[in-house]
Amino acid sequence: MREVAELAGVSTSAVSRSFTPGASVSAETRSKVLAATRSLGYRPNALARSLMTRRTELIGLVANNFDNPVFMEIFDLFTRRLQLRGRRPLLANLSGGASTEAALEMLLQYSVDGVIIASSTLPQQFVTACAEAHLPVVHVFGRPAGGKLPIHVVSPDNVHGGSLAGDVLRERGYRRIAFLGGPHSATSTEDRLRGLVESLAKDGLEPAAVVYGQSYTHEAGLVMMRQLLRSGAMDAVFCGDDNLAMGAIDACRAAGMDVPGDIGVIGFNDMAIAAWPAYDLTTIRQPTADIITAAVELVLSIIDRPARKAVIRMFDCRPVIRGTLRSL
Amino acid sequence: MREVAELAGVSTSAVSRSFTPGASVSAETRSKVLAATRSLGYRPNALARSLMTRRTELIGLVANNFDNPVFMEIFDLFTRRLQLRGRRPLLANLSGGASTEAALEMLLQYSVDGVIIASSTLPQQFVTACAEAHLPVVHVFGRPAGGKLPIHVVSPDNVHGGSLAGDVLRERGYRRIAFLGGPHSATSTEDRLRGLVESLAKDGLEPAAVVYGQSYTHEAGLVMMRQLLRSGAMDAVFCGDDNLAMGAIDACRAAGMDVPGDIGVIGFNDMAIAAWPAYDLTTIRQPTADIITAAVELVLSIIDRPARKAVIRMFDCRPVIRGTLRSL
DNA sequence: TGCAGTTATGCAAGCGCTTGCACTACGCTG
DNA sequence: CAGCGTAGTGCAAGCGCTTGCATAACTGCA
Repeated sequence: MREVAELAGVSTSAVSRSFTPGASVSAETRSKVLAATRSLGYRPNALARSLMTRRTELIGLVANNFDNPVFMEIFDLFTRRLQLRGRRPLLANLSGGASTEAALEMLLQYSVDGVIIASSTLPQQFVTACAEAHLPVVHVFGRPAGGKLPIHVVSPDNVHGGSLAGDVLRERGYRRIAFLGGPHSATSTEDRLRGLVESLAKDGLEPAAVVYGQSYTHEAGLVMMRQLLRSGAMDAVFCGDDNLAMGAIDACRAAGMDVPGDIGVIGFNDMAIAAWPAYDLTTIRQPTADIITAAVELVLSIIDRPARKAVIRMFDCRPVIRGTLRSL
Repeated sequence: MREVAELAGVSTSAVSRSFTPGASVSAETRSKVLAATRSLGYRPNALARSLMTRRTELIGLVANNFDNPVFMEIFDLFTRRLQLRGRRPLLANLSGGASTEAALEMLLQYSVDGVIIASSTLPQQFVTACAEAHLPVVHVFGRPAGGKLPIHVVSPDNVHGGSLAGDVLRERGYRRIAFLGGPHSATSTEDRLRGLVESLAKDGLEPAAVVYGQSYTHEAGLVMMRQLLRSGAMDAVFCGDDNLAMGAIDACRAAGMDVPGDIGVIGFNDMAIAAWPAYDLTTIRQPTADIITAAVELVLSIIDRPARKAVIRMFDCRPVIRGTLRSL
């Protein structure tokens, strides 16, 4: 920086200001600085800058669902959106029992400006720990939790989505409806089940069975569907995730049952693969792009002015009718 | 930091040294410092530290294939491995025509210690630009390129993998074999085709047709397979990627053709979905975990001592026989 | 021409940390 | 007991940048 200043015949302050939008520099000075910058190949050091500005433009992106292809789309949207807003995503992978304390420690040591937690299967305690450390944090795909600290949430309305699934099933005359969820502890699964129960109640029905998989995976769907098929009669199953649903379909087919001829299946998420002809899965679609845009904008806004009460943004889902339920 | 020093009754140097493994501090001093650290909730600032050490422990992770579910596994492995080695992944998403210059600029401004480029579809020029900027860079899934600068590459042996596919097909008596590749410019596609051609030549054969998709996606596989089916007769098709292969299978099924009854299909990668019963895809498996471990270790090693000549590590692939080819 | 009001500029302090150097204290060896 | 090597400590400079403050230069207006 000093070299640039000398070559341009100005002070280092002038150089600094030339790179700060809105700073008080004359056009002449700035152009001299830029010329010197180019000829020396100078590049401002973002980290040194952050020492004074107390802003790193780094956003922690925390996830633990690297086994779910749907997160590819989510990562894509997050990283692009952050880049678009001039921020850099610093990744923390909490899959496979990585320590949440270590992750939090890392985020703090690197002075991220804010954190986005994209998961419905992480302990709530991790989210509150971030907030307690005074990190602006938004919990995406999470559930509003009443605590003393405001925890911001951006999420699909899972209860509503679950009831939508129930409605779609009831409309088509299904009466004995099973629920195949993800991990019991995932708030998304709990809420989707709750929505289903609410919808079924309108016809005086209850779920024919409720089972939970170990994770939101094809394997879990396969295993739990086998169990459902062994244990009881049902005419449809609502799976708390498309991966589960596709596993369930494969279990049905393996058992010689036709979908939707012998049993109906409906999923949740509308991941890309759900549309492939091999499954042609009827599912509940969440507006992923809207959710992520909202999450990024929210975290940036609370970085600027911390909100004193929790901002909760829930997005409506909508059914995507394909071929795994009988027609109306 | 000064507060900690005061509380512990030592200098800031002592505090600093207490956090530096191998530094010269007495056990007594260190424990006083740690006690003070705890009671004040102090946390060393990694960014300030990097100013002096010239090390950020940040590794740039560059990718442009967020539409390919196989990259979920790759991200998972990369981020975990980096975390394991005490490094932090800073993500650059080059999908959808994001500017490579901006990405490089970003990596430089944030002083990443090194860069991992995980793509076979990025312009080689971007890779060399990183190297020219004196960034330790390893190109994963890339192809060795002879230039003046040493570019390190860790990759599956795509040529070998392609010839393996050819071998598997020939062994099963296929003679009229088409190739359905990814983008024409992707080195991985070029090399896999080359391997196929080499294998076929052993029986005096040539590919029955060669077509390229826009990208490594199901959609592209679907579209290009339709074209192949219209244009000519073949008894098998080697797809340069599993996504393409599954698209191709769906195109065949839509055209009323049975796989493998009427036509054989073989893919490349062995992504998780390939094993799902709906496709049960025979494919060529690349040792992803080994590749990624090697890539991370390589980038860390060249950060410590820059290698003067390009390190090239190629990994053998192996066929995974499932149900989309007729049996031996 | 003089003066207030802007706009540009530089100085120097400081962001939170590391580290070369000088120094002290201490245990050994001969 | 002198002398030497070693381990532990603190001082102060410095990493690459920003920014409050003081000052200088310029504008327009009476």
